[in-house]
Amino acid sequence: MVDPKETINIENVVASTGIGQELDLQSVAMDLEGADYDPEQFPGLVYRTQEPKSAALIFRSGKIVCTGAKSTDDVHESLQIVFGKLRDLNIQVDEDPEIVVQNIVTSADLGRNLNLNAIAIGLGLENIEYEPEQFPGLVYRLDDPDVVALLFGSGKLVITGGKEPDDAKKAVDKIVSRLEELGLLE
Amino acid sequence: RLRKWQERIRTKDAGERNLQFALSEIDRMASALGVPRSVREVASVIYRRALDDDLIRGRSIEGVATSALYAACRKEGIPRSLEEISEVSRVERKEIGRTYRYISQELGLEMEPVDPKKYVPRFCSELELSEEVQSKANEIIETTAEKGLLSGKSPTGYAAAAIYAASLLCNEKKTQREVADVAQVTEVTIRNRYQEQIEAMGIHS
DNA sequence: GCTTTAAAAAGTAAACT
DNA sequence: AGTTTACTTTGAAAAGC
Repeated sequence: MVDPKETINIENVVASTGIGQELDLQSVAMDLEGADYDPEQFPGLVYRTQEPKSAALIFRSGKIVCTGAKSTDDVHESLQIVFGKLRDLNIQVDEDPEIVVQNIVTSADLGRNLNLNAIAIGLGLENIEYEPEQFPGLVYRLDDPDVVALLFGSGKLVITGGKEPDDAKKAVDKIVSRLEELGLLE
Repeated sequence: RLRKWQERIRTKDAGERNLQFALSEIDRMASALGVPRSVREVASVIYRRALDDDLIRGRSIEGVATSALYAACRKEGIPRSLEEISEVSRVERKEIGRTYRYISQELGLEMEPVDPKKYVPRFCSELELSEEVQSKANEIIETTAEKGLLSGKSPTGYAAAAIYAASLLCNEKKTQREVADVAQVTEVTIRNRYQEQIEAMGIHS
C-alpha cells in the first residue's frame, strides 16, 4: 500500500503578523474595496484575497491574522498582497513584518477502513474521545508532536494544531505504528 | 471576623442549596424519563464528583446535572439519546453534549461508545413489535457492526434502521416514519443505514 | 467564556424536488 | 426516494465584551 505520509495534504494554514502601526479601521473599510467591517460583531476587519485564496483579519492595533491559505508560501503571498493594499492607502507598513504560523490543518488517508470502536478501546478510553452520536470522528490527542488527530471510519484523518508541516508527518507515523502494534490496521 | 464567619455560612448554605437543586433536577428528569432509581443514584454520584473536582465553574448547574444523568443512563446500560434527554431538560442538546464530554474527560469516566442494541428493546416495545423482530434486529446490528459498518454512525439511527429491516423480514412492517419517530432520527438516516445493512447482510429485497 | 476567519473529515437534519 | 445546504468536531491568532 501507499505510504500514508504521501497522502498528506495541507488544507489550511493560520498565521499572525503585524504592520507595526495602529490603524483607523473605519477609514480602511471605506477605502479598501471588498472589506467587511462590523465592529459591533467583531473587532477585526475582514479582507479576502483571491489568488492565493485567503482571509485576513486586520485589527486596530495593526496586528493581522491570515487564514485559509493552502501552504506557508501562500500565507506569505497573501499577506504581501494585504501589505501592498495597505501601502496603496498610504499606510506605513514595516518593511518585512515577521509572519508566525500558528496552526496547520492537514488531511491524510490511511488507505483502509478503521473500526473506531476497537480503536477507542485499544488506544485507551482515557486517551480518546469518541462520541458518534455527536460527531463521526474519533478525537486522538498526541503529545509529540503536540497535535490533535481526528480519525474516521473511512481511514481518512485530519490533523490540526501543528505549527510546521513536519508535525503532520510525525503524527501520521505515530498513529500508523500505534494502530499496527495494536493489530487494528488492515 | 464575624463578617467572615457569616460569609462562610452563607457560602456553605448557597452551595448546599445548589446541590439540593441539582439533585432534585436529576430526580425530576429521571422521573420524566422513567429510568430506575439506580440511575438517579449513579447520576448523583457523578454530579457530586464533578462538584468536588470544581468542574461546575463556568457551567450551569442544570447543564452538569443533565450531563450527569445522560452519563448515568449509559453507565447503567439503558442509554437515552441526547435528543431524549434534552426534552426533559431546560438545557439545549448541544450544551448537554459539550458538558457531558467535558465531565466525562475530567472525571475519567471512560465511557464506552453506546451499543445500538441497547435501544432495541425500548424502541421495539414502543412500536409494539414482537420478540422475534427484536432478535432479528439484534442479529442485524451484531453482524453488520462486525463488518465495520458501525464506525462513526449514530447508535440511534443504526438501531432504527435495523429495527425497520427486521420488521420487514418478520412480516410486521412498520413504516420508516413510525420507526423514525420513536428513535427520533430522520427517514433519510434510516434509508441510508438500512441500505448498507441489508447489503452487508446479503439480503435482497 | 463568546464573537469571526478558513478548511478537511463524515454523519445527520431540514427543506426540497 | 434522493438531493442540497448547513451544521456538528478539532486547532490557533487577533481585540473586546
